[in-house]
Formats: sequence, structure tokens, C-alpha cells
Amino acid sequence: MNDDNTTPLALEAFIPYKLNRAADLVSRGFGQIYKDRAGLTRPEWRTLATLGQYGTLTATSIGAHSSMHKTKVSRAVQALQDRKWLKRTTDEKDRRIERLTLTREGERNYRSLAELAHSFETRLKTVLGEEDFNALNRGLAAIETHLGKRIDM
Amino acid sequence: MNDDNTTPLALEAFIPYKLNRAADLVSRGFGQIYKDRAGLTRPEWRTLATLGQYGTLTATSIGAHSSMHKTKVSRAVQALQDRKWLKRTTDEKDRRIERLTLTREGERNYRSLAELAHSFETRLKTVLGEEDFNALNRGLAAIETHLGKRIDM
DNA sequence: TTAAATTTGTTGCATGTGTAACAATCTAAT
DNA sequence: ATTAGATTGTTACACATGCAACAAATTTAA
Repeated sequence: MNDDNTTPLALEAFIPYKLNRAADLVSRGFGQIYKDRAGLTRPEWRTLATLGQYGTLTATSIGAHSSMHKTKVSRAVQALQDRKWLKRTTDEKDRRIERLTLTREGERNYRSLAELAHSFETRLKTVLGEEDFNALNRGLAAIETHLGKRIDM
Repeated sequence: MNDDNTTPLALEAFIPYKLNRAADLVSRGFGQIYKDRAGLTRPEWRTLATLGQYGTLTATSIGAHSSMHKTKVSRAVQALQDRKWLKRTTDEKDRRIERLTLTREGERNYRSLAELAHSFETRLKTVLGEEDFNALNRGLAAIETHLGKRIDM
């Protein structure tokens, strides 16, 4: 069905549109949380989350893990450093590299936001219902599997 | 499972992140098409698509149908007008309003892109497989149903 | 009728973003 | 050892974006 090329496109049924719309709706929800509670931007939140999850990383690997362009990472790292939520340590073996690690305060804030993230997801699961939630996860996993070859952004 | 609040958050499994990542992956695919073929930005493509679908609309209703902030619509309409892909007609009953309609050239380009959009979606369905594709649609529909109360952006 | 409130659409401003260029450093090839 | 190339991270630039303020027009209330 819907192979009729005389039918104009229904934007509200078009997958790229629906995906962006859904991402905006959900991100607005969680985005309000890290913005209101911690004054973070999305790149800053992702950087914090990645460092909290993996411990010490370089800027490049933060980008690889969180799908962020290196300029976004660079600016987010700078912002988090200004708040003293992370510290940089130049690697002695390879002096191009900086090891990035959360400070105690960074970790504290990370744990607090990670808990809110878990709550948010639980709430989302409840609101959508378990079956639709699982369907969503399945669909998103398929996209990642088939289109996610590019790791960087 | 995963209710353990001592477990750090796994960003790559977090729904808001996965949704944004999937939206980026898919949008990069179709975005290349309307950018390369027609030199359009996303707001311009959405405006074209909405007018192609509904015929004559006001800027406000374009925003409502395509989830775009009125400033995005305003700028996209301006750009499409500069290309002579649409024309404005001030409503005589209410002179705040402008009726926007695609020109012949705008329609021609719309039909061409709408066809590419249908092909893109068909290809995506093939790549993901019908079951995963249906799961994705089901999940996205659930988000729209439960979080999509806000029509405007 | 007149004044206040609302609606429609545009624009100034500050901020966010990707591209390209770059400096510094390291690696590989000869 | 030298030189070309690659990698890491930052910055200048241009462009996109949302917010707030705005003008113009209409509607509502008094």
C-alpha cells in the first residue's frame, strides 16, 4: 500500500519526520530536566554521561561514544571544566591527548542526573505501555544495526 | 531489570539518546537527497511538503502541520518565495494573513521530491525488514499519542 | 466608540553548530 | 634521521535557531 506515486506525501506519516518529531518530544522532556536542574546543554549532558559511564576518556572517544562532533565535545569539555566538573590531564606518552575525568563534584552531579534519567525512562515506559515501549526499542535497534556504521559525527 | 540505581546510566541504551541518534541517522539519509537535488534546508523541505500536501495554507498552519516554530516557517517561506516556488496572497478578509500556494515550478519540484521520499521510505522498509519497520512505526505512534499534545513548536 | 487583548508574521539578538583551517604532536616510510 | 602523513584538539567563520520584542491587523470588552 501507498506505492501510488500520484498520492502526495503525507508528511505526518513520513518516517524521517516522525522520528525527528518523536526525538524532539522526548528530548524536550528530559532536556528540561538537565537544563533546569543543572543548567547543562545537550552536549554537556552527553559528555558528563559518557565520562560518568566510562571513567577516564579522551575527547575523541567521548565523541565516538556519544555521537558528537569533535567541536561539540571540545566546547562541552571546556564548559564542564569551567564548572570544575572535570579535570584534564595531558598524557605523558602522547602529548596530543588529554585524559578527561570527572571531579568529585562532577561525579556527584552525574549520579544525580543518571538517577533522574532512569526515572525518566521508567516513566516513559509506563506512559507508553510496555508493548509499545518494546516496539520502539526494537525499531530503534534496527536502525542502529542497519544505518549506524558511521560512529563519529 | 535495570532498576539498580548504583548502575551508571548506559547512554547508548537510553531512549532519548537512541531516538536522537536514530533520527540523525535517518535524516542524514533523506536530508542529503533534498539538499543535493534541490538545495533545500530541512525547514524549506517541510514547508514545501506541507504546501504540496494541503494546497493553500497560512504560515501559522504550516507550522502546526510540520511542527515548526513560526520563525523557521517565516524564513523558509521567504527562501521559497525568493526561488519562486511559492506565492503569497494577502487575505482580503483578514489582512494579517497571507495565503501561501506553490507555483507551478514549486509543485513540480514538490512532486519530484515526494516521489524520492516515497522511494526512500520503501528502501528503509526493505533495509530494516517489515517487522522491525512496523515495530518502529508502532513505537513512534505511541510517542505521538502520549506526548504529542503540543502541536506548535 | 474606545481601549485592551489577541493574532499573525517579521526581525534583532544571543547562542549553538558544522566546515575548514590550523598548531602541536606522533607515526610511518624511506 | 628526515620527511611526509596522520591524529588530536582548538578556533575563526558563516549560518541556523529560539526567544523576545515588535508592527500591523483584528477581536473582545467596556
